[in-house]
Amino acid sequence: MVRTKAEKVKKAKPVRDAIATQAVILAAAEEEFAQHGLTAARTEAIAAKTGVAKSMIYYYFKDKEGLYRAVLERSHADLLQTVQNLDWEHLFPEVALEKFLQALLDCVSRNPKLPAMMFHEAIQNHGKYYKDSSSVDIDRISIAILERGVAAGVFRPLDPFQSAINIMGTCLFYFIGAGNIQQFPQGEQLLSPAMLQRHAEEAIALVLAGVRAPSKPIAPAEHE
Amino acid sequence: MVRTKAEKVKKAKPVRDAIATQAVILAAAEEEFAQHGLTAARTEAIAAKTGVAKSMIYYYFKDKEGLYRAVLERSHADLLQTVQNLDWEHLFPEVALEKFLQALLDCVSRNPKLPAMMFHEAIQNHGKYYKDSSSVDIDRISIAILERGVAAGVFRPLDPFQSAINIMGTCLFYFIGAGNIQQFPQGEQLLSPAMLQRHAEEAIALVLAGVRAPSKPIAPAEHE
DNA sequence: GTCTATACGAGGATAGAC
DNA sequence: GTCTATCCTCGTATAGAC
Repeated sequence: MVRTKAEKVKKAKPVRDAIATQAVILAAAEEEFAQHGLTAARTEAIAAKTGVAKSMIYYYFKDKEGLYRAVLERSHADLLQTVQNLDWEHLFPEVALEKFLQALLDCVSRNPKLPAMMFHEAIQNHGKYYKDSSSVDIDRISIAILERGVAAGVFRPLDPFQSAINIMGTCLFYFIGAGNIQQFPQGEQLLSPAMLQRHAEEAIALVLAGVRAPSKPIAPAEHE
Repeated sequence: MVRTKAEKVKKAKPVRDAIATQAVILAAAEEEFAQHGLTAARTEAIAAKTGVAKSMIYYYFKDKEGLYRAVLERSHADLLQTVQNLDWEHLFPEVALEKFLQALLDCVSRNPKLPAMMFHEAIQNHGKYYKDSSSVDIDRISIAILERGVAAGVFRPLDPFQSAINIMGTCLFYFIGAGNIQQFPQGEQLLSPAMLQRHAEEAIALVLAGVRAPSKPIAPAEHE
């Protein structure tokens, strides 16, 4: 029994074509890099998780650094796009901030490895690769929202730059610290949907309360 | 010209005795581990910073892991002691929280590498070594303060566990993210005394405002 | 206690068959 | 495109002189 190429059109077992292979590598790499960072990540470990040969990494991504860049870019893409779709400029500062935080926390809950990766990048490489990833925009947006709110008097007179950083911390630290925190009796399921939901609520509440201007005594007109 | 041992009592050039050597190694190791974490840290790099031979590390600390344990313990000691000296139990929750945050931020400003090390530990090793370092107490204290404040009604009804984590994030993320943030034009001197001072103020203000119960309408007695 | 020299294993990267 | 086998650098750890 003979089969020509024409008969089957495609070969019988390309369960993994080019793009599929790249995808599994990227996924596994994301995990490895998030946990260990560029330097400590092991290409062997990545290959082991995927099931494909180690050499595929070099075939598709040139070397470990190339793979790292690819992972970094892909991870930030979702976050970046989500945040950019906010059109925060047309919202009241309070609403803008809340929507921003919600978007941020949604993204990160969807990909809890992201903060850890950013963290490794920051500390190990001093943001050498991060810079390219244009995720800098995210920080700029949060600063801008805060500036507006302060100018409008709905936020208390805070330092927007400092506060933007601290707010990020309020939201993201949870994901970074999860490893440590899980040593606690309570912290078993820190990344379960329920806990993630709860964390989002708590973080948003803390931040909104933290930036809001104290109920203004000189307010000319008050509603509610 | 001959000199006996007795004449000089001690040898002429023991610029580095045992303890001094250990100290410089520990200092250099702290830096290296903070930046790279256990796995990615290079014993060679540590030795290079100290000026002593690489083999001294193994002489005094058995191996890289031994050195890591020693560094971790030493780094946490200051923080742990400072926080334990708070006797927060005799303070009003608001005051206790403020003092706690001030102590935390003082410690960390004194040793900005600490947060990075904690987080490498959290992510790379899932808190395997962190557990021993009894720094867990710190988290417990912050939770306890929050619980009291909520019970007393001076804090809004927040989740103490979640909030404790998020508050830590508010304070510590700054140090972790410094590497990334320094890519910014503004963020040149993020760890200068002035900026550290500013960060402490901003973080404390954000947290205190974030947890405080909204001005109670049913307050029986109001002063100020 | 401190150094230099070196053994040895781990891991990044490549060659070449299929 | 994918695999196996291999090279070779780098880094941990030790041996042994001083």
